[in-house]
Amino acid sequence: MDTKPYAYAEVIIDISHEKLDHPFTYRIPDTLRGTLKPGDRVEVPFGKGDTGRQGYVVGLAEHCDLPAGKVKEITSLSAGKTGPGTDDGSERAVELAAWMKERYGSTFITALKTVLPMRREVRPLQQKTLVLTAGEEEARERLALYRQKHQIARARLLEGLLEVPEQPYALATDKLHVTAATVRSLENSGLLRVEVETSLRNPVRERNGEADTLELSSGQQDCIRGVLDDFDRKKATVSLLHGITGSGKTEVYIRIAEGIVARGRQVIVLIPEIALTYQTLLRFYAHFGDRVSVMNSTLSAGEKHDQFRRAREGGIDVIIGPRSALFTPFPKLGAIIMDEEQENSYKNENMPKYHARDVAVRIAAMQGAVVLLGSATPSLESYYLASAGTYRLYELNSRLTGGTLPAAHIVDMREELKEGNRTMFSSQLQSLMEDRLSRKEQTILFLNRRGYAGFVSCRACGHVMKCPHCSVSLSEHMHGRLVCHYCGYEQPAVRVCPECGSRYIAGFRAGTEQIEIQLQRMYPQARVLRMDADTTARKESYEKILSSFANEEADILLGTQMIVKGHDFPNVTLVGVLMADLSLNAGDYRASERTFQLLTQAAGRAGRGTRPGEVVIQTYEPDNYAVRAAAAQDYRAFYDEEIRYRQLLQYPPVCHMLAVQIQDRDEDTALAAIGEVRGMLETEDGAGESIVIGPSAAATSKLRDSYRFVVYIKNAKYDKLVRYKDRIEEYWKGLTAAASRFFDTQLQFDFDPVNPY
DNA sequence: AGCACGCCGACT
DNA sequence: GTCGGCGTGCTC
Repeated sequence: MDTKPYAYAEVIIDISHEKLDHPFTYRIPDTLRGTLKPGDRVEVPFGKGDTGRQGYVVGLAEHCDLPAGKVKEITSLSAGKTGPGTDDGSERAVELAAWMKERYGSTFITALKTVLPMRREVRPLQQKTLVLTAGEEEARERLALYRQKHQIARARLLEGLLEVPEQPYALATDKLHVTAATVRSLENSGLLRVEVETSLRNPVRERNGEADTLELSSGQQDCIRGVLDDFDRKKATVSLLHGITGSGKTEVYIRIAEGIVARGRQVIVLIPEIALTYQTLLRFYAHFGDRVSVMNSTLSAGEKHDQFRRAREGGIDVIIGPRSALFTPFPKLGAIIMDEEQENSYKNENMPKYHARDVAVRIAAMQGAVVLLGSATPSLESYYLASAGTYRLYELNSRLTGGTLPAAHIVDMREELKEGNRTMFSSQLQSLMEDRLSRKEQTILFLNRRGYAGFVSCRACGHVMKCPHCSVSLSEHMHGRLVCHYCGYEQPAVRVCPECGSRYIAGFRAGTEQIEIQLQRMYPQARVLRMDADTTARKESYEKILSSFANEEADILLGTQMIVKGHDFPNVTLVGVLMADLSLNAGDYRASERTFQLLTQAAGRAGRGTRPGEVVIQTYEPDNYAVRAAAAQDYRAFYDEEIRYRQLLQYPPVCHMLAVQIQDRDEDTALAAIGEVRGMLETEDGAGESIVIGPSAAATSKLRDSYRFVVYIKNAKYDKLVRYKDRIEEYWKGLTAAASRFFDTQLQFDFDPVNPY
């Protein structure tokens, strides 16, 4: 490199705290001059005692404006990196992190950590826990003593530990607002213990498969040729592949990946969280052998690091994995392929709340790579951009196997009730199920309970049993206990309504367990497999259940969302959708889209083999356009209707939306804080160039004893929303500095939120 | 996050 | 007066 040897480095200290979220200038020692570059991890002296701290270099400078006496020198370059001068992609990573910080409103250090995921190898993941060691009696005595001596911080901590004797260090110091000094003093008095847990690494299994040679349809060929052409013309382009289930999208992915690898570049294949099927995996192994690597979600940090190292050193050409695989440091990335691009799991729900789709487009642009988004039911966002010509659009409209689309029947459950049918199964579904049982063909029953979970309500007064901490409905479990699915709160079943005393209180909607019991009663000879969050809690059981169903060890597979995702069961000729419209009532603008996607996917499970399939959709809203379009497997019809609605009400993708969220343990404080934000927007946005909604209580308004309120801002220009974020952040800084009542209050941003608040 | 410093109440 | 703890500010 012919650059001048920089004398100073801008360093972000590895401490996750807003107050420290800006670069600090350090002198570069002679030994590192000329070799140090952005993305490098360094050790620096920091603070009064010059304690050694880890930091990341984010920039270099020849001069610095600070008084010379203030600037300290970098101690050393931290281990675990490639040799000097090597391009390991960290420089690009820093650029990307800066972009993410700005675009999603996180701190620089958290953005850096999501983008440079290589840190934990040296220092294993440590989690500090506070444990109360003193007995109840002793602790109470001490508490009284502290109170008497007006040592309020110690009293607060001890009181907290008496409530919950074991809690995470960070939680205690944050929420109880005590300093490390206070913790240490209680530790020294023998009241508590600080425990440090270390997590261990576990190995991964090897898998192998066989190659399959297939004839390509013309639609497939168009897409493959188109995407590779774009790549060759060095145009970073985004393409959307809209292909119905069974139209051979995976084959397109593989061929494009092959083409890119043949051109000496690497490929990232993104898949939704758990959706990587065994079959798909085998096909990739068949084509790429040990040049492909799979990032399992159960992989430990160390194992992920090993994979990234292999990628960086050119040991692999293709990586398959979830969201985080996006940050694989390939030396020459050529393509990012994103399967099931409409999936919600592509949106990170933690601090840089990024959407993998947007980040993929950004990364590709930075590296001259192409992006291919694939889906049977594209997100409104992507199809909108494809229609506008921003993305290229490829469509696959026929099934490869030549199989016909399943015949769909919509059943109005209100009519069933009128006719005296009080079961979960319409008479049509029952007769079809009996038919399949007699013909030894398989049935899938999909219980759509997204946004709902077997709640308990009183039929006399309408009272619904809710979690006292989270304000969400409690779910009734097999043994009759009521459980909160957010925080795990549990209580025994109630016999009379706590509101009106009526005895007519019971689980109103059946969960999968109840349906399984009903099924067994109706068809004692049928072998039923149930799959839901409970039965798949154990590691391997998810795949076990699916493969035993594929092996025809059961007649009926009953389950929630997870059974409709991308599995091939050739012997399934009937799909029943129970309560198709439950997800329509989720209370956010994406409810219809989610319903359409779920129903379409469910319907797509029928008739994947040679025999034609049938679908029964049971609903209370038979005329809803999402239900109708799904039954007809007509994406375009749904899109046209839905985009009109988005246009009318100014929802994404027609415009962008920023959720500003406030959280506090005290409801009044949270309300006051969100009021401040709202008021500030009022004065700032006097011209009314944006639409401001709220404040409102979040859908789960009370989560883990914290109250949450939201204000939404809508504007067609994303950049405008970023400006709002910056202004609110600045205003908030001033507010928290002046009014200490908000010291515990959390402020968070979420751009184009995916999950309802 | 961790450390020093200044302020304030409690007590010899 | 001093002692000791709490809250606040600063860290290149």
